[in-house]
Amino acid sequence: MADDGKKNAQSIKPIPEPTLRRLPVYYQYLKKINKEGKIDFISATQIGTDLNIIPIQVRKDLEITEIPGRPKLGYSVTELIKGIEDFLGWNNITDAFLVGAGNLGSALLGYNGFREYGVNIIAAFDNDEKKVGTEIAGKKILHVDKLPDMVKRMGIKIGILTVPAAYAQETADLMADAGIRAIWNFTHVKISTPPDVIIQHENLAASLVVLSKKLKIMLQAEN
Amino acid sequence: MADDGKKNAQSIKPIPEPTLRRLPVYYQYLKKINKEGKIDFISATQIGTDLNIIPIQVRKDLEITEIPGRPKLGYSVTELIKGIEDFLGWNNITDAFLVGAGNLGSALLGYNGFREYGVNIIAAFDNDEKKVGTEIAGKKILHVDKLPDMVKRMGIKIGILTVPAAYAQETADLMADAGIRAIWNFTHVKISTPPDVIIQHENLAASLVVLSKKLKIMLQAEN
DNA sequence: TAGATTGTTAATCGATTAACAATC
DNA sequence: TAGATTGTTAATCGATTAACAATC
Repeated sequence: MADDGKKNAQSIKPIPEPTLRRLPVYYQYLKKINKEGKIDFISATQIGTDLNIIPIQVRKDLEITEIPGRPKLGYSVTELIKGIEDFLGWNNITDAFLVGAGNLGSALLGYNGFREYGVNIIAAFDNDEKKVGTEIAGKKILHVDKLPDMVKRMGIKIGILTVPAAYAQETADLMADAGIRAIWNFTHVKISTPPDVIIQHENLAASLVVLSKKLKIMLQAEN
Repeated sequence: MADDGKKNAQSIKPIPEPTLRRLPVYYQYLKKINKEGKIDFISATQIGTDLNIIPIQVRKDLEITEIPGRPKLGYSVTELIKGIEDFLGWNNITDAFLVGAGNLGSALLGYNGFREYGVNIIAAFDNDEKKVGTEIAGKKILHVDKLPDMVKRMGIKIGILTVPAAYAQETADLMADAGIRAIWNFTHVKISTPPDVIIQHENLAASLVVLSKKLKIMLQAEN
């Protein structure tokens, strides 16, 4: 939300977050098109029709990748895939640690989809001795005491926080102290971090509120 | 995204979705204040400081509840809590069914937080005979074949979709045919529904993309 | 060639932020 | 009373959408 005003000489123009969120959607779509192998070039109109996004927005979004389209023809599917990968920096997979191997943590560990999006969860941590030493979705569960050393040794920068609410802040502190620079927070606790640590709160309850309110409005409009 | 132009005489002004998403955050915060029992009135300034939101935005958000604040004093904590509950329609809990009792489904079943936000998952469905008949977080797992009857009999309107991608569309169809009017889609498949069924896609991969891109920008700015 | 589609500049729309008089 | 804080109207900002000349 708050732009902390840090200079970034590289990227002159800020990237709209909505665009950023749509990019993976295009990416997945294009990968599917590519796999089918029938189409080499695709127009913004076609993408828009299939994805339910107006064509001009598709073009504006794709513009950010700097992949040029060709009038009448459209965009090269493979170029576009490559372009999105480059733009998002997926050429170098980013490794992540997950802390809290409960149900949600296990679900995320099992969600192979992330790898396709440039992030690879390479291990999980928990303080439950019964879990330590086991594997979930092929990923080792280690004791949380080992986290700091591992983070430093492996230079891990992304941490996924799926511990019980009561441990959220202390776990985040542990992560930040160890050198984690981006925390994806799934707990419903507001976490404080030093300014050089990005924290992103995944608020599932908020999504649910939006949905149920929309439903209520729709039902009200009907009666 | 698309406003389907359906008339709703009631609510004259559209509700900004960002405001809607922040409301649960205020709510949770206020509940905590209230439980501590030390403060009866709270100012937008104070809320803003604690929640890292600028005061004017707090006031604008709270305005929608139509709870008046008092100059110098601030807002009544209890009035505000009640106001948010009323506005979001939490006076009448909305029941929901969940389909797909895998890891993610189990995590959501175990996440008591939703109840606090006016939604109560009352049962889960799966097609795995090994799961059918068991309980997760105190909720019965039923065979998915029973879904249509149950939806009709109980008048359930909200469905949570946590099945494997391959079953996503057919499960959504089953839900919609049965009378579900709002589907919270956790799969990474784009679901088509009739126009009178709201579909909300929870795109976890998109969130992760945003986070990892922010991280990359920050790290780049440093070197 | 004709016309579908891009790239780019401008207009619109809506959310955020600012300003300030009213007020407890 | 003095001043912190609200409520409301206006300004700003940024994303979305429109318009249209350029072009393969």
